[in-house]
Amino acid sequence: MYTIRDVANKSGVSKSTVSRVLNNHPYVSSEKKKRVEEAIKQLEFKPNQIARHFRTKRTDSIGIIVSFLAHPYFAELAGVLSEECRIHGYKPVLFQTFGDRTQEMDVFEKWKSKELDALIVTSTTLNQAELDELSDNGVLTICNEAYTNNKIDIFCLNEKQAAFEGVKHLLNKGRRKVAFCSDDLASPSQKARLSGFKQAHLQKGLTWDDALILDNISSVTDGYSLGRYYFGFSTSRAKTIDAVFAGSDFVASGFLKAAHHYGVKVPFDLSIVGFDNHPISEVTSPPITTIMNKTKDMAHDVIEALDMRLLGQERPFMFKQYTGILIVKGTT
Amino acid sequence: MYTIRDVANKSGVSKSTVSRVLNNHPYVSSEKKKRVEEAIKQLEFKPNQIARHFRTKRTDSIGIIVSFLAHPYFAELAGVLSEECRIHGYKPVLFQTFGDRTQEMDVFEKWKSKELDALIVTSTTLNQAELDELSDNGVLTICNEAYTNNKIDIFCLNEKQAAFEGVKHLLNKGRRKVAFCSDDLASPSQKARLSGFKQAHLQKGLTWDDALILDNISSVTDGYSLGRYYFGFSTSRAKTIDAVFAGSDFVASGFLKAAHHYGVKVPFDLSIVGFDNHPISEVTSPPITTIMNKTKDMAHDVIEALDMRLLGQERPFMFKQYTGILIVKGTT
DNA sequence: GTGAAAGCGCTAACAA
DNA sequence: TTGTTAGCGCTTTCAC
Repeated sequence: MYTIRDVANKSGVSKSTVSRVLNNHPYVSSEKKKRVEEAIKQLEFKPNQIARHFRTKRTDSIGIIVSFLAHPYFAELAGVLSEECRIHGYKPVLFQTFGDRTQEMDVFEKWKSKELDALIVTSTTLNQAELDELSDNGVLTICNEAYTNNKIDIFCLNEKQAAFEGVKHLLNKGRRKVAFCSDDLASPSQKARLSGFKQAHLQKGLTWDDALILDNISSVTDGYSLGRYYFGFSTSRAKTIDAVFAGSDFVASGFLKAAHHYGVKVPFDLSIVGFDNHPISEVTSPPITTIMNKTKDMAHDVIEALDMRLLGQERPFMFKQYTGILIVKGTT
Repeated sequence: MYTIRDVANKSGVSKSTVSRVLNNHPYVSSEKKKRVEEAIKQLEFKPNQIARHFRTKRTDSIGIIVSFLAHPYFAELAGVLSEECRIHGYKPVLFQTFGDRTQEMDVFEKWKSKELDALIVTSTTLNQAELDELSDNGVLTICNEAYTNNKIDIFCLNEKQAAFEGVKHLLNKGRRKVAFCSDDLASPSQKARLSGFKQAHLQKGLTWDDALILDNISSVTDGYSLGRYYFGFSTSRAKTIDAVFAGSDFVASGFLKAAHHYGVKVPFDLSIVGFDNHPISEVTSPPITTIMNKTKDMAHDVIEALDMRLLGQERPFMFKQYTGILIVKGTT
């Protein structure tokens, strides 16, 4: 491995000049520049990135916190974020926290100690105040959670509007007993969805049943169990719901399977709205009505904002929401 | 941010001693050790990792190359690998190549220049000889591709055996016109599957139709299009197949949907075997017979092997295969 | 426009 | 068992 010293020797200039060439500084005579570039090519010199990182106190690494990569929505999100990182020359470092606070804190430590230039949080166990406090430690972005902080850039789906559209659609179909599934009602995004759910009812002058607001439902299996709870054991219980706002296409498909299994006709006796427009929503029978999000746009904006901040640009903190789109298929 | 110098001053010892304490070196008197630890705690000193990386020429980062994170199998694999990285104290840096050679080469450059301590390749556009050549540049592991290199650690599913089991199962059900779907027949793993497909036929004294060996089929949509090709336009064409070995549960579910759509009864007129045991295979009707892989075991072994190599242990290169398990469900 | 020199924070010979 | 010293490879003043 050669160093700039070798390049300097070979081209008969000083290390400083080599460094200047490497960094496209102005004020290098085109003649020396040529000589240096020639030497670089001949030696196949590659600057030592770690030394650069050490010197410049940057690592070109961006941490991405997700709860579960096995969750298809987060896989997709991690995918588009990592791609945007690459485009901007950052290395995406992926951390799964599994919803565990200790693991999340470990990542924040790495970020605080500047092992990571910036951190993208797509899912967190921290509350607003805790994030507020952290925001002084460096460049931090929330992507996907509907916090309303004014010290952090935040990008997220307009969850409230999305849920509102989905539930309104169900109510328009004449449904009056809509179950609302959440994976974690403590999170701002799920709270926002719930508020959209309520608003859809209010707007129609309807009420909802708090007993149908369900928490900790996130997988195919959860959806199936829930369906079995309603349909599997008691005919009277089955009558307590006529629609489900499922929170994810996976939950929706689990629920749908249970409906099939216990002879509940979809969309005649029961309507289902999923979330995410995952391919799974295409291959069930019937296909699942769902809500499409805007991960690509979001990822693009997230990395651009980070990049600006890392480049030292002063700019007001952003709060940008994206509009989900209801895609009506066979379950409604 | 404090440095070891501050800690040294505060505790009245030299930087070296602080460094020794930090690195758990022997030969530090317990008295000084105590003083140093006290100072560290009081100052809330955190060693500068970048400086450490610079000095030790390690970054504690491991690159993971996947083709598409949106592909659920790779999402799962990336997930288990990243978790194992965390357990061993490495930062998992995720690179999606989208099957693009240039992008892949960029990652290899980062690895060669030691920005990444090690590299895990789960999907590659390189051939055996090219990987051979690269292997001298540092710690490299193939995870998921059935190369048979003796200069690289390789961990992969026994694809041949897995396909053999799946196809044998179809043949045992009396199927004689089995279509074989591959996403990329040029890859060693898909070649191995094909060879399992053939072996299953040979063992039963049967032949196969080369026209039913299909390439570039990887998504739900691909599976659906394929199904439409067979069932949608011509009744004679529909008779050319009676089973599909789909290569993934997503392809299988797309195919299944097409079968539904065109009135082909599964599993009566057509049998389907998927791959990966993804949750999607549970929620179709009928659920898809599939093959379960062993990503967790594999990821565990991969990182352990990397860790050993990075710790400088000399050991022969490994070639470890994992046995897939056929899970019979409703499509066969 | 260019070079000399300092130094980022840490580890590891080496000497004591 | 400890401290002194050198130096990893680079960027960035500063003086010319």
